[in-house]
Amino acid sequence: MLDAQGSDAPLTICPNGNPGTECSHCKVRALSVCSALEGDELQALDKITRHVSFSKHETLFAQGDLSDAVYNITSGSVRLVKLLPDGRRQIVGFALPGDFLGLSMSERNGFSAEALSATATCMFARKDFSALLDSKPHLLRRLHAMASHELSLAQDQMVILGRRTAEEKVAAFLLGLRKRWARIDGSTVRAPLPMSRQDIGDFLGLTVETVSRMMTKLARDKVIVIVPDGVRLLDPARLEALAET
Amino acid sequence: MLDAQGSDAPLTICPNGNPGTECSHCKVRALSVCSALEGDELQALDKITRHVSFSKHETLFAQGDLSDAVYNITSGSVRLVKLLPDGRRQIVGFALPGDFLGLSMSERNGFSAEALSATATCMFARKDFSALLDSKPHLLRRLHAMASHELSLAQDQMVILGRRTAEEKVAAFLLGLRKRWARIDGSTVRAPLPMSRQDIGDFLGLTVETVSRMMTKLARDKVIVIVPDGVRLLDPARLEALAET
DNA sequence: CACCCTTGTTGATCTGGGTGAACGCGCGGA
DNA sequence: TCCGCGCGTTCACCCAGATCAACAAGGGTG
Repeated sequence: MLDAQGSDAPLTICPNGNPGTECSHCKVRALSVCSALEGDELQALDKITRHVSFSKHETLFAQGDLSDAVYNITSGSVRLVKLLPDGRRQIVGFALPGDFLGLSMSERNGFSAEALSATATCMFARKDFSALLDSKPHLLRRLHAMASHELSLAQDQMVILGRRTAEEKVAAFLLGLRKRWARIDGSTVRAPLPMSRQDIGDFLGLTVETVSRMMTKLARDKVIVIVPDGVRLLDPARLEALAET
Repeated sequence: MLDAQGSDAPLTICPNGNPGTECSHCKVRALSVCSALEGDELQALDKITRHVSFSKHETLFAQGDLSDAVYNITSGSVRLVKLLPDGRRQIVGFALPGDFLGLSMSERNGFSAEALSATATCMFARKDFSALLDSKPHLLRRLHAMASHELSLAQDQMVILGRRTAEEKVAAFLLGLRKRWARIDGSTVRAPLPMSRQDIGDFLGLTVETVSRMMTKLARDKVIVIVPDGVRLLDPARLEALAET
């Protein structure tokens, strides 16, 4: 079996959409902000939670809009898109299960968030969440830790965008994504790719064609195998060498 | 007078190096984390502060080292450098007075911090600062707000690195820097450049030669004037058009 | 089932910015 | 004072990756 996790068959980690569901059963809790809470506190969180699902290509929120909610992704995947006036696109990140959207705490959204596949979220009104932060300092610390981590990933991405070749970019991308999936589903060689080649290009500062060519090259060199909806890493060590980590 | 702020004559906003100095007199307080504190709290901060100065090209801390201190820049400027194994360099940011280094809260430094000019800092042992954060939730909120802002700047930088032309990069860089100086010294057309062309190139994902070419082009087009240690913006509106903001 | 429309791949060609080299200026140290 | 060296600038040339173009493989729809 070479197939990777399909984009239309998202991980159904959490039984979202069920209003009665409690955070205490949530499988991504350990990965997300919520890990800072337990017992009563978790109940307080549950109380302000709305379980909201989005279908493929649906927009969670749009660049420039007032940011009145924050989200915890429980299953599926989301692309974070910045659009230039002339249509050029830069993707500043992909959100996977356990990721939190709305760290920024700014008045307006700096980017749009668009579901890549069917995606389930825990949604919080910003004012409710902010009030909870005021009463739970360790939740704030956890949030700050996540923001710090995010910042550090963004700085790594700057190196990739500014100083790496096309091949290095694609290799680093695949390794980074595999690592993130590993935290979620424990798989060590599969890297599901719910996003299109165009999305990967807009994330890495490349064109679709170049992404395609580099993927083909890596496959020809037996470093990866391209499978439906993703890749399989045949030789992670060589991939790491290519990424010049 | 066309001269900009020289890199060897840093803003002497805060009388650092004087052990007796109190935060309450610090001119960058409003810009920095410290604005979250007042009265007794400020005294508590003062108590754990060490005033440390660095001369030009001195290293505040190095990539990969254990991160045991955090810094508040009170005067001067600092470059934040990520180095690849093969010597390629990416600068992930420049710290100016009021900026805070050590948001990341991670075990080891993701980058080196090197003084671009004589630089004065308030330095805190990480454990002291962390303890203060535990007792002052609003300081933590302020820190988180700064980290969020930093993250948002990093995402803007991703767009610049991934999707902009050389000319747009340089234009956006000058505008961004001018805006940051404006918060510090209120100047609206001067943009001191304490960093070298090489540093600018490593920040924008360009070579020195290209930076130089673009600066010359902007000067020839009467959009900027190049002066000792910086530039003066002649036509900020046109610069903004060039940056495709 | 036939159609079309989106997505991925591959090939040929072009170009923005990188590469390598030379040169001038200003500054610091002998 | 003079020399050496780092830094910025300019020029000629080149190449990695963009652009333009064609085509194949689904897969959703009437």
